[in-house]
Amino acid sequence: MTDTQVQRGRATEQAIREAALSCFSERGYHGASIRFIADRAGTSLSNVYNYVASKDELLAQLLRRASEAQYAQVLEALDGAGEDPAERLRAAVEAYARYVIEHRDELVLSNTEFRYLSRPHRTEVVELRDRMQRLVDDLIEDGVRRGAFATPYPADVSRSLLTMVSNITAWFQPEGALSATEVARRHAGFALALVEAG
Amino acid sequence: MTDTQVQRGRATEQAIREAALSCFSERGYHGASIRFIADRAGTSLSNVYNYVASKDELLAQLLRRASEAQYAQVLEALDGAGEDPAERLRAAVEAYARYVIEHRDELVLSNTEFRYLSRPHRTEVVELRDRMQRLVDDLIEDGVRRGAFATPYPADVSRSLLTMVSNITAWFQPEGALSATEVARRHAGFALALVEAG
Amino acid sequence: MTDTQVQRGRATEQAIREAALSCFSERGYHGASIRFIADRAGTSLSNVYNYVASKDELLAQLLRRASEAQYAQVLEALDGAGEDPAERLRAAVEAYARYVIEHRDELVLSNTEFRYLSRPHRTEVVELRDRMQRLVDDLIEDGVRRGAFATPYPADVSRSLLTMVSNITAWFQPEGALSATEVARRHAGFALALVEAG
Amino acid sequence: MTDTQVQRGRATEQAIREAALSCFSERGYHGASIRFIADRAGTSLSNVYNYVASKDELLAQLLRRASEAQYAQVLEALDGAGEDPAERLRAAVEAYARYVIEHRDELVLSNTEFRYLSRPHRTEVVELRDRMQRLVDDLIEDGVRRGAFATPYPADVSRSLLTMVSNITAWFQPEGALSATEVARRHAGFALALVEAG
DNA sequence: TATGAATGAGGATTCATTCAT
DNA sequence: CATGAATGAATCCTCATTCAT
Repeated sequence: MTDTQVQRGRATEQAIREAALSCFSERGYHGASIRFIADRAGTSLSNVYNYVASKDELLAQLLRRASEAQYAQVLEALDGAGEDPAERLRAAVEAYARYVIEHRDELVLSNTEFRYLSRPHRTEVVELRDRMQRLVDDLIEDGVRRGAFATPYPADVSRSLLTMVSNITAWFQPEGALSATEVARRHAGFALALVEAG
Repeated sequence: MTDTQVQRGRATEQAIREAALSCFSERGYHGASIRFIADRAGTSLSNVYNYVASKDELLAQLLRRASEAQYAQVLEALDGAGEDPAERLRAAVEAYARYVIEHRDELVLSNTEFRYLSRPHRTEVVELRDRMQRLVDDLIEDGVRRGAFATPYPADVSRSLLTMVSNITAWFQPEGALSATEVARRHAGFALALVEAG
Repeated sequence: MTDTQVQRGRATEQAIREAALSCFSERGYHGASIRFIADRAGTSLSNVYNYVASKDELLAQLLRRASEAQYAQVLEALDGAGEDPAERLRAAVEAYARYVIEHRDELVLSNTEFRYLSRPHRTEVVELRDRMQRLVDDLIEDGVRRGAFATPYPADVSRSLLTMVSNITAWFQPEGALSATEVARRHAGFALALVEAG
Repeated sequence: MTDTQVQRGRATEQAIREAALSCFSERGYHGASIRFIADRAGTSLSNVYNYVASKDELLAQLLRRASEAQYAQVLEALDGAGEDPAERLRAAVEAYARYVIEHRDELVLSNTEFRYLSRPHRTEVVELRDRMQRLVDDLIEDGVRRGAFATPYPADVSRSLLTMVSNITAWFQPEGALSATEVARRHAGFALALVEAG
């Protein structure tokens, strides 16, 4: 019953998820207690368990969603990019870099907390990640095949590239000298350098 | 206190430090209890406190030592490198990459657990890291000044480079297809690509 | 409030009571949560409280009903039994044994969970039990008075008898070698042996 | 080190076990919290876990010990009994009844809490119980074979007998009219009646 | 040097119960 | 009649740490 009740529930759920994201990011999975998350979400400790099966499950959900959003973002960027391999790689890297910068907490989780997932959830999230890695692999291999990229190590470049971009979170300061756009642009440049584009 | 007692103490201390390193790396700072570390070190829980002031202090020590060893390794490699900027950069990156690969646990700590340090220890370790970053900064700026490197963004390249190499830990498999040497060599190549060497 | 609503309510109430009975029997009073009972009853947790004042009250109701049904069953059997003391005792024991076997969960509750009742409910249920005990006491004393039973300890026999029969629940297996009827018959025989019938 | 320290530990362990026994008996396994047990044992909640792996393990230990002690008691009584089947049965029942009366809490546990054991522990305790049951089975079968007992249902009598005696805990009052010795004697008499001794 | 005993705070999770709708 | 949201107290258990010996 009661539409407003349901809405309230949705709001609480959202608040919990957001609180969990920021808490896990700030203090790490083990360092962030459910009580702390509940406090930040503005609800009681026990009410959290009306929305979340377990702490592990909570982390898994956040990571699943994060991986999917990252992938979607890059895919969308590629949609609007032309045929040229360099152009496509640039578009993908810029999109990903921007996503990384705009979703700092999500990426801190993806980069550092993912290993605390329990076995079944871990393999699931690993698969989602692999999908993204393969996307970039394909981009680079395609460029190599067409003669646009000269790198002899497309797979290694692909991996290093993704690592490098996801770790922008480790140092980027929103109030720093570089804007998100500029950082993205430069990393796209690094990508082209790494693949030894024309 | 006899001599053998002292020796035994040294061995215990070493065992504790090694156990802590691997435990923190495997399960994270908050996920690894002192009891677990003691077990792995083959000593009693309370004996750990004869060698370590606190868990926080233990992490700090490990991170300090790790940072210093990394720096020393690179410095030594540069000692034997000539004058040529490209040669020097290559030497530094290869040395660092090899260190990263050979000291996996240390780097997992440096990359992911360092944020759990308490304030005073954190600033100290940050300084040690900065020293390393500056070393690479200088290497690249020097190359640029001498016309050996063409990158317009030496500082960004330097940072990305270090990130990329330290994160080799995230995917490198000792039993994988690539040897440590080969990985180091390729990353040196990536470095030269990034700085747009001659 | 329509008629069908009322019917629905009755069905829910019944479902809750049955679910509670089986849950308490399986997992014990403290081991069975209201949520678990609600789930098994196919309703929501909060709806349980539309039918039940508290968990304690729920247990009390179940135990009250169980005691009354047991008593009624034995009384009814005695109604159809003749005058002969041995015959009457046999009828009572067989009826009770059959009831025990056919209402396993009820008897597990009576035997083991009754002590978790809060004070006021406990005394009430104790009184109901005593009524049953007195019924058997009377049966035996009557037999002794009439010279049909020779036991010098009618009260002790009575108590042991009831204990023995109620605890059939502890071992009886519906799919086992012995049928309910046979078990009842044998226990009636044990009863006659205990009272030292003719 | 330190003999007195070890002694203190032993005392604590003993206190915990005794407290657990009485708490479980009074309030049931689920109704007795570890905190409550710790309080009664005069130690801290957390210290309990220096002596006990888990609540489940604690219950298992108590039940194991109880089963073994019961068995030993009966065995010892049989040692001093002669050859005569009736004499032997009487000795066994009296010994067991006395044990039951003198170890009320243990038997409450055996009778009612044993079902809360986790699977592996349960099967283990069941085996110990079965040993006792078989002991009595043998006693009765032997009597039947030798023509001392006339019961046509030795196995059923054996089971009912044990049930009856273990459930003395359910009603026996130390300050009541009957002494332990008298209760034991009467139950031995019931046993002989049940087996239809000469 | 080394250890077992001990503890208070806090971990994740579940509880019975209430309330607004 | 029925439900989802909410809560405070309690659950078992682990934590980092101290202390006496």
